[in-house]
Amino acid sequence: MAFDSEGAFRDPGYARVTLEDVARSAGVSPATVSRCLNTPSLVRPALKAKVQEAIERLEYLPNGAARALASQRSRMIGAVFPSLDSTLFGGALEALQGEISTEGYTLVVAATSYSAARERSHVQNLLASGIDALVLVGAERPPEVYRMIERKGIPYVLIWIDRTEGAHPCIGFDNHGAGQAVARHLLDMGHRHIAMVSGPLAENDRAKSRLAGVRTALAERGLSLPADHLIERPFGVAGGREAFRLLMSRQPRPTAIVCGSEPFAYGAIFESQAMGVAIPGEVSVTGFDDMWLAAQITPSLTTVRTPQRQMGAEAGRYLLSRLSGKEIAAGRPLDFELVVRASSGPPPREG
Amino acid sequence: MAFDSEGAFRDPGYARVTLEDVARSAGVSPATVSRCLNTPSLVRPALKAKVQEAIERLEYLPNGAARALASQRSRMIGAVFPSLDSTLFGGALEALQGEISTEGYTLVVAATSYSAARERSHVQNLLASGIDALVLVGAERPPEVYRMIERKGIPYVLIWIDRTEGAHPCIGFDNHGAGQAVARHLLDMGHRHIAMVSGPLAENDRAKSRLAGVRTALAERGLSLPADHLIERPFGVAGGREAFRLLMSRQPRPTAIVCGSEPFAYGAIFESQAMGVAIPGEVSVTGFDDMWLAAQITPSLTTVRTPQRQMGAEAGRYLLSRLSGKEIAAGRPLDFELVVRASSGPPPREG
DNA sequence: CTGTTAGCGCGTTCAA
DNA sequence: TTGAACGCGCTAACAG
Repeated sequence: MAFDSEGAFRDPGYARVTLEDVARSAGVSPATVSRCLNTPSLVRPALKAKVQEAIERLEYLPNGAARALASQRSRMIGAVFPSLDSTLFGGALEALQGEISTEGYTLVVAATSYSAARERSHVQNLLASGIDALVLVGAERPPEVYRMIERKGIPYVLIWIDRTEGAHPCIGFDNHGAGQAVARHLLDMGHRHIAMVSGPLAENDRAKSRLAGVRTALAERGLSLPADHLIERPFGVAGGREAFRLLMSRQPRPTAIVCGSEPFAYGAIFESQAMGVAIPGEVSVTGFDDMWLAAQITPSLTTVRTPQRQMGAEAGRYLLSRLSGKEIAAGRPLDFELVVRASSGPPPREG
Repeated sequence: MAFDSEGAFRDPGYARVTLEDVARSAGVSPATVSRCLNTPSLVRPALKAKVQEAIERLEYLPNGAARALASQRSRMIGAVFPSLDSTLFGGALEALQGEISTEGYTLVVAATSYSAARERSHVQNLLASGIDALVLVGAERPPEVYRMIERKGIPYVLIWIDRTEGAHPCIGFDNHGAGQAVARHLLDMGHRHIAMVSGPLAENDRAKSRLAGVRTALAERGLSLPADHLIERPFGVAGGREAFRLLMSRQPRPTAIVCGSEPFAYGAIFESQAMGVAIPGEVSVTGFDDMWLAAQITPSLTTVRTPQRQMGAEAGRYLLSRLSGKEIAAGRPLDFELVVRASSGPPPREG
């Protein structure tokens, strides 16, 4: 291994092959090699072959930093997600990476753990790393973050939402409408005492929109969400269990629980089994996202299917288009779908 | 927006602030600004303050490509995982990213979907992108991939395994031992007809080791794994359901099923409910990884807890050490833990 | 402790 | 269609 004077690991530089080496070895100029790499159509086939041969023989690998510096494009796209440790964003992440890698782009990621401060610092780091484009989740963040991005002048897109006040490009679905749809479904079955379990609302516009959607649906029927029927918990099964237990002790006891994130619903179902509360006999429960477990769990979960992978893929496509100069419209909101399964039913008959 | 002659998106360059601008504005030389960024201890506080002020006033953001080119280090670490869409690798990914970001490193990721060819091409791309270090999962891959990495001369580490034939540095647990431990647990309870559900074995040394571990445990008791008691399926719940159904029709019918990946076990449990087969009364089922559902599902799942996040975090720490010149040993294998829950019990009494 | 000087490896003019 | 020359923005010697 090679270390410099301070002991830091350093490429020995042995056998470091540059574009010049390739050029010399192929008997052409560096410019020609560069063209073979970037605009092969401008090079005569005979030369191209010789260059290709030299590249392979020398096992030449372009130097990304040098390319980026000279061309002002790094071929990297950044993404900052609330979490990487979840099937939720995992699908979108994978779809995004798959999409951009087809054009030779590389994905740089960071996770915020739902902290705006951490998001800010990651965005700054990524911008400094030289990313050509950026994907963020949701719209709610300090304006300075948007300023940094716009100052850099790179295209970006917000996912998981369908519109913003500031007219930022976004690719996602209507969270408000989805919350509304679930609540309407319950109302239509006769529920009048509906509760909601939400993730932390601060700095999370998706969670806020879903809650607002539920409230809108209730208001349509002249109902409202009592303060003690809204439980805010950190995302996860544990929060769902707790919330379920709490809600079952409320007066009046809710006959339906809308979960703003699917693990809450799983937690509610598990806790109901522990408590001996029948779902949907005594209380209905709905989820949000339609993760793989929703269809398998007993009772199977009524939920909203959200276009997770699609958001990742379309965000990738959108940014690739922008990067190649197409002034593509960010498009209509993506569809969500109410999936009615066994966990929701009519409320129990009074008394 | 700004486009160049070919229509490709391009930074307008308006207001692009360079280190030189900062230097001029602060009345110092570029070198001093550079030192403030990289080795602040070498700069007199008075100057440091002036430079800092200029940086903030101009909203200067360093240019990663230029830094990387001049310093030969990109401050990026690459990771190639089989999948990003799973809690399995998600935890490790997040831990890895969190760890390296504390030192200002950025994480570049790619997913292979368990394809060796795709892994090769991603590794090549990442190497060309200029990553300073690399994380890969498992050891089994064409030698040329290792050659590319070694040619680049960057540190790397293999995770999810505890040793390799080729003496590559790795951070993980003993898959063979874990498979063996689960099988022994079942054997100790009296099972003699044990089956296994495995993910695709080709190009997956973790899966192979687990299977080998199970075989070793069986051999210790003079038993073996009949060919029709080994079911290979793509990872996922669906595979587990199928495998369970198949195995229940085998003669002799197995009294215990070792699942090499946890979703198989969930699938088996769901299918058992659909088929009316009692777990563990008629057949025991074990998982692998101890994901969050394992403790919640009914019956709760006997499984092996694997150090997923720890592998990500330790891989990050290991690489950071290497990058800062410490010749750290990759260390002992990490611990796994057999977690016995309700899904395993003694075999049913014969006839 | 600070400034001066040379590149890092490549893309991209421009002229041939 | 190809080559020569320049510079992208920064770090790392070296000298002071």
